[in-house]
Amino acid sequence: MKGTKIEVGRMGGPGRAGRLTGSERRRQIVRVAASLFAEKGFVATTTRELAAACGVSEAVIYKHFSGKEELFETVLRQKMAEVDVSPYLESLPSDISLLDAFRAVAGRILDIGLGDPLIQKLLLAATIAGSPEAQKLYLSWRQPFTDFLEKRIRRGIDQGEVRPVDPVLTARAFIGLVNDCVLNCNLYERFGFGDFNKENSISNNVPIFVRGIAVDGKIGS
Amino acid sequence: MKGTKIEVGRMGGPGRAGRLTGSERRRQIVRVAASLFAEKGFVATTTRELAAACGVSEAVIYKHFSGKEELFETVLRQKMAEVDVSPYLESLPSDISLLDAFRAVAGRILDIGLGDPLIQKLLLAATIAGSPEAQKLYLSWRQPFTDFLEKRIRRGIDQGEVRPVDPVLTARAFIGLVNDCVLNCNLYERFGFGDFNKENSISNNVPIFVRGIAVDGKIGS
DNA sequence: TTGTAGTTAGTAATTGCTTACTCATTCGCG
DNA sequence: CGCGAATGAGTAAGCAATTACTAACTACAA
Repeated sequence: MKGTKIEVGRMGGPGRAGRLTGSERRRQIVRVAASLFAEKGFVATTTRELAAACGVSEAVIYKHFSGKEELFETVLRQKMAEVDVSPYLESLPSDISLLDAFRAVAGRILDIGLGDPLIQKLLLAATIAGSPEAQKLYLSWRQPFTDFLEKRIRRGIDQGEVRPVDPVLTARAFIGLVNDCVLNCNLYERFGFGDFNKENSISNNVPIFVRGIAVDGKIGS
Repeated sequence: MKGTKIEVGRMGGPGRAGRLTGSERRRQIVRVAASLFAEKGFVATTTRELAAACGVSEAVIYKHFSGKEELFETVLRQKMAEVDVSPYLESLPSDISLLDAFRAVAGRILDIGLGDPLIQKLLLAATIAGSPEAQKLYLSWRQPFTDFLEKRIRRGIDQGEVRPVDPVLTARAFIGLVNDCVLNCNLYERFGFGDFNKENSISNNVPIFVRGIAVDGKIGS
């Protein structure tokens, strides 16, 4: 990989100029590793490359991690910790309208997914590499949204505002639609998705879905 | 990778038992390579592994391909040739109903995507590996469906049966929803998608979408 | 004898990882 | 206060194994 961007330590740190403290270095390594693992996958990212991108020798990686695999798992766990969508969902009003619920979910997925492309790319990398963290990352990324919408759809059916659709299939479908937008923007962006606009996408797609599940006349668009 | 499945040649072929003809061997190598590249990606798949899975030595690979990269490009091109959805779309009646159009597209994507998981996995592998074939495979996999639905939606708007939704965004959203099902079944199947049922998915999701874009009262469910 | 399909034994380069060492800073003791 | 020891962050050099790939050779059928 050419043109590796080297993140060097700050000047005036502990001792020699350019040196980082141990924990600073560890954080840097994890940050740089996340980027490279997300872009190239686990195997295609070499420890030489990781070290070079951090501006240190390979041995430094092994001062902080037992091996490449532990570094990868650490990256995945940290990314998982960053992706906690539950507080956001819990902050939504419990009597949220159907339209607002779908809009909020779509907006959040797009905000997070587009704001931090590494999430989805690391999920792919972890899944392909067969990492045990992959499933956790997958579930932490999707499950809260799916559960939230499933609940809201069930309540809508109970209250007569939603047709008897399958709540699980419907929630998954909508989450899938939004995640596909994220996937295209993050992974396939050079294949013709440079024109993606979040607001346009939400404005167009959310009403389609909400009208599609609503009992006739119950929900205005 | 343990437990590599070896495809040995047939007994009673040319000359020595177990030997294949040149073209048979080439086809076998491509088939086996498709499977391994799809599962592990380009870099993580070694030529040693490829040869072992074919039951030959590595040098045989180089009797048929100039190198690993050429083999990969060959795999991608062949898969692209296998994925030709245009004939199917062209076989659909030109006055197809909205519901039938969406249903046909969803059915086809699911049939192909689930019937041949390698398509999507190779697309991912090619994209991550930065292969020039990746964009072609991406477009050949998605563009025909997107174009077809976009056209049908435009006609629906013109004819007053579809609300003034954005045809491109809407088509992409629906294709995305279906492709996400395929992605989940193919890549994330061990994370809780073993229960996917194609007919249920279509029966639930297609009407939602069609009702969502239809002018009120124009389309029954 | 020739052609075909294959193998063996190798190459140079790369990989993940280790170890002995360096150097600057800090600390503690006399 | 000065000096030596300890510490922390890092490097250079190297390891064994693996990698993509090659060249010379083998064996058998036609």
